Amino acid sequence: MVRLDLGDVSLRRMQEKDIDAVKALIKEGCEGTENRLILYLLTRPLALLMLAILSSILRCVLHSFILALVIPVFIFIIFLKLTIPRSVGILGSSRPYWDYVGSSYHADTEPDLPNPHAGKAKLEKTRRRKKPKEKEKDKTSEREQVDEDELKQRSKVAGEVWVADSDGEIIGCVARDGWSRDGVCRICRLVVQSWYRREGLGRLLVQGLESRTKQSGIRRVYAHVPFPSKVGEAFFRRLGYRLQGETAGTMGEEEEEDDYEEPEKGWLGFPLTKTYTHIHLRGSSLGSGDFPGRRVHERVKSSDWRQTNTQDANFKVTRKQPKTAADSSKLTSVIVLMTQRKFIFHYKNVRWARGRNETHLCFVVKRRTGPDSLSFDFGHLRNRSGCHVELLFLRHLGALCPGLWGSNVDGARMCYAVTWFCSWSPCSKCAQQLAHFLSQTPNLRLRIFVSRLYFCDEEDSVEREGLRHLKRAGVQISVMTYKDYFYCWQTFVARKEKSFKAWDGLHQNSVRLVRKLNRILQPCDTEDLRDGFALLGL
DNA sequence: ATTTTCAAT
Ligand SMILES: [Zn+2]
Repeated sequence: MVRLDLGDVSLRRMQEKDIDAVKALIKEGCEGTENRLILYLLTRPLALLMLAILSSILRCVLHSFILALVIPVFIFIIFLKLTIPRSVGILGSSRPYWDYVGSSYHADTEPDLPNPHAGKAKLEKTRRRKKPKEKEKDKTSEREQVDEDELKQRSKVAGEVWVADSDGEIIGCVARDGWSRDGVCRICRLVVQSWYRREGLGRLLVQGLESRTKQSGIRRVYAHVPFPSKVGEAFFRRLGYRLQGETAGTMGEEEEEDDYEEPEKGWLGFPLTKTYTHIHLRGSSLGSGDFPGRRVHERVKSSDWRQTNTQDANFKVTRKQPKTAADSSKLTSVIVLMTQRKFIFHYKNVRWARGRNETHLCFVVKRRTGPDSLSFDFGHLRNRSGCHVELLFLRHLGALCPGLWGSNVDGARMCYAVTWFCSWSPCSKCAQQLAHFLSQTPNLRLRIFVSRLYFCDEEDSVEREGLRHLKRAGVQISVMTYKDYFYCWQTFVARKEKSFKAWDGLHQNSVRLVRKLNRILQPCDTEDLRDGFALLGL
């Protein structure tokens, strides 16, 4: 949680234009909670007993045992499906429906939440948002005044939604429920977009909102956590929240307050959320001061000196057949095209890549055969018998690149440029070996495109470090985008005149992966810069 | 109850 690029994130009120994005986010956050809840309710002893009784009663009427067993369960599930969304606010909010329009009313007038990770960029952002407000004003004046009044009323009870905005993409949200009592507020609907989880964004949102509420005199914050949600509970515990009733011992004299937040009535009177409490200490410093792990984050523009070789320089040159018989024999064993299904399955850049238990590597080896003649080798490989595909490729490379170590038969030193497209990014071990290999072959340039990042979810994973290691070794690592998939489809797939068709979310996932990779590699840039400064004696 | 990842059966 140290080297995050949270500095880029601005925490602001949801506005009307964000409503769709926030709804999508909430939907994502809700996914599964309802089913989990149903499963939970179904497996309560009381429910099981009732079901058993119902089944045995039905058994008297019905002939089929299975049917008698299944029907009550089925009915119960249907009943739950129908009643739960209506009786319970989702994700811990007090009402089933959220008034999005009401809660975005005049939201742009409110300043952003403090982001301790951000440097300066915030000021302009708050200013920039004045414009849409003006427009809105015009529009509303055209409409009837009644509308405006009604909205104002609605906004009073609607609550507030705060969103985390990273370069225009809404990647997280948290809401302050419209319900309130003096000195108490309630937060709910905390969702972080699944690509950005485990990066400290949830903490940022909650603590940002806390500090804001603290300024407005709130001394106690309740978090209603959907139940049962282990992650949510652990999360709020880490932020210093305690389950209702646990606070008594720790807070001592605070008890005069004697405030007790009723758990929601929930479904048929059963509480469906757990209530967590956080009490602001009196006289504690305001606002951003008390973020744990606070760090001033310098933004460093990544220098382009390494990326002088541009994308398609290689690809525009026409494809040449290998000259020698030996080469072609090697190639024919390799250049068997991938099937369409295989390519799509293994290269699909979905978030949860279940079942991709192998890794494919499509490569292009470019060699300079003369002052102005180039030749290319194409092929694809997959991992075999426990050997990672990258290492297999390295073994392969000796045959593809004669004179890689030292000089050729003619005495000419050969130069090679390798580009590969891999379905997974390299693991840390392969990264190390690759870096070592490259340190011994200075006439080889490597460019890696990956479709997905391998084990890079944990902040301190060795795979992340491995990628940085590779970058420091001079490898250009990028995430595959549409044009890369397109190129691979044209080059490595038995496409039978079928043109490449992008899957759902290709672009968006690619964008997210690019940003994720940038976040992973960014420390390299700062180190480079630091080295540069050190070299200059600064 | 969150999910996966160069498998292991
Ligand atoms: Zn590996």
